[in-house]
Amino acid sequence: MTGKVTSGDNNLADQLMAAILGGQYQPGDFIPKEMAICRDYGLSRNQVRHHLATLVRGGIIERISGHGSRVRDFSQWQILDPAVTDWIARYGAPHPDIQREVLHFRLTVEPWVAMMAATSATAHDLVAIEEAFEGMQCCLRETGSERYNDQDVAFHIAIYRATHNIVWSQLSHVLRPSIHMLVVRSNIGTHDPLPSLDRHRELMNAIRMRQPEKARQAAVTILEGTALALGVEISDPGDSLPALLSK
Amino acid sequence: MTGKVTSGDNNLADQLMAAILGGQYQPGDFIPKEMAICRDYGLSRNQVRHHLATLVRGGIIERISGHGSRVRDFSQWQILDPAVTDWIARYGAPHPDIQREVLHFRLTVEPWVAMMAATSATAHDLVAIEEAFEGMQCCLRETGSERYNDQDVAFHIAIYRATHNIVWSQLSHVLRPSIHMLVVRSNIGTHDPLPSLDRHRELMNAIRMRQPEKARQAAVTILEGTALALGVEISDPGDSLPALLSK
DNA sequence: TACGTCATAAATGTTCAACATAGGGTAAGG
DNA sequence: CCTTACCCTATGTTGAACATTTATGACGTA
Repeated sequence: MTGKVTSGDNNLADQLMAAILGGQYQPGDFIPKEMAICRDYGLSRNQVRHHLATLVRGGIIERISGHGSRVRDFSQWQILDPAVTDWIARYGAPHPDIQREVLHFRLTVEPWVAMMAATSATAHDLVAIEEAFEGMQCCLRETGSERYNDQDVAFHIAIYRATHNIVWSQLSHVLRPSIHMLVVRSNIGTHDPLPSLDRHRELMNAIRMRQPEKARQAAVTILEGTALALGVEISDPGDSLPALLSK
Repeated sequence: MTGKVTSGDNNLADQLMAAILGGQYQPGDFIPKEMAICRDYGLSRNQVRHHLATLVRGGIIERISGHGSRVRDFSQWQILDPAVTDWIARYGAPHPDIQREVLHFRLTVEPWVAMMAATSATAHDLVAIEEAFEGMQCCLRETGSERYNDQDVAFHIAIYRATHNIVWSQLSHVLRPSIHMLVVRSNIGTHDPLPSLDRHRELMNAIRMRQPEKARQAAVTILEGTALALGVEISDPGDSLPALLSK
């Protein structure tokens, strides 16, 4: 119901992407030619071309007529394309770079998202948030399990949607895989899940009580916890929200 | 050099999109069947199917096997897909809704982008920003012209890129068409361009001088001017940044 | 008359084979 | 050594045939 982005996981595009993210083909390299892929995967040329077109649309590869398909530089990848983000999250040798940048982005942005949610959330939104929270609480013993992580992600996404702004809602789709990645990795590095759960509860309550300032603070605390669990240092202290807001 | 998103403007996908945004086909309606399009546009079925696949990837239409292609609801459109945003900006009967939401998003976000730019901008970034500003100044007499607007857009995009964060930079690609739309429409409603230019200069200087707080303030002022020129009222004053920051 | 089943038509999905075009590499010639 | 012309390879395009899904209408039975 949350609406998976691509759902499929065995298509050619996915496998090629896994190979690319696995370093088998690096930017500048050429991936196998159409006919070779047809042979290796037992697909018709049309299918192959269709999947390659998908990669082209994501900015992953460029096709050079009469020559081949070259992997493009990371900077060319359309990482706001839900499909691309999904690939990166699933198969990503997640570039520590990308990981840090996404976290940095969330650090800047989510406190405001939390504030907006606190002012705009409807009863319907609150139900979604609470369901996710209770899902986390329920799977508490199995921390680190896929189910717990899914609920954690659902919690954050529900907050994005509660802003009732088109752009933020769509951004939540795009960020979902990245958030998932961060959640999984941060939950792995966490031994006691209780403090994290408490922080989430505080955020939920602040939104329910329509207390934007409290919600912002709670969001900052959660993200600081995430950064700590990941061992990620915020590059420039001047950028981080807590520093900015203490002025 | 700024890198157009799709560049092409006469392909089938564009024309269909123009028709959809023009209201000729509304959400829920079915667009013509493949064979009819082949006939009308003189294209091969493969070509038609390729273009339709593009629309599908943008969430614009859904194809129902054995039945036809239905226009999806606006909420399903992937407005963070550069191609989609580009279409909306070029052919858009820009839903006043979308316009307001994008402006709202920028109001929340750009002050922070300005701050980050003020702390992270390199000499190279400053050159880009200044070039755009001088471009605006140079075309001052022809306010409302395409050239003036382009420089205006380039100015804002350069600031996004100066954050040196992957996500923000990519967001600038996505927001470019939307910013363009807002710039054009707000410049139309403006008689004297000088105050706007002054506000832009102030932002540029703040970034150059590495004064984040001043940059934030300047960004807010610019956007307030835009909102005013568009006659857009910020929905919930509690959301707007100036209100939040005066606490 | 109402309802379920089956046949048919129409539209999309898939595959195959042939030809067109672009780009790079190579070899001949100056 | 440089230039030019040719050829080969891989991608781009087209057309037709076949498969699958969906809606519609005819038919028969209760």
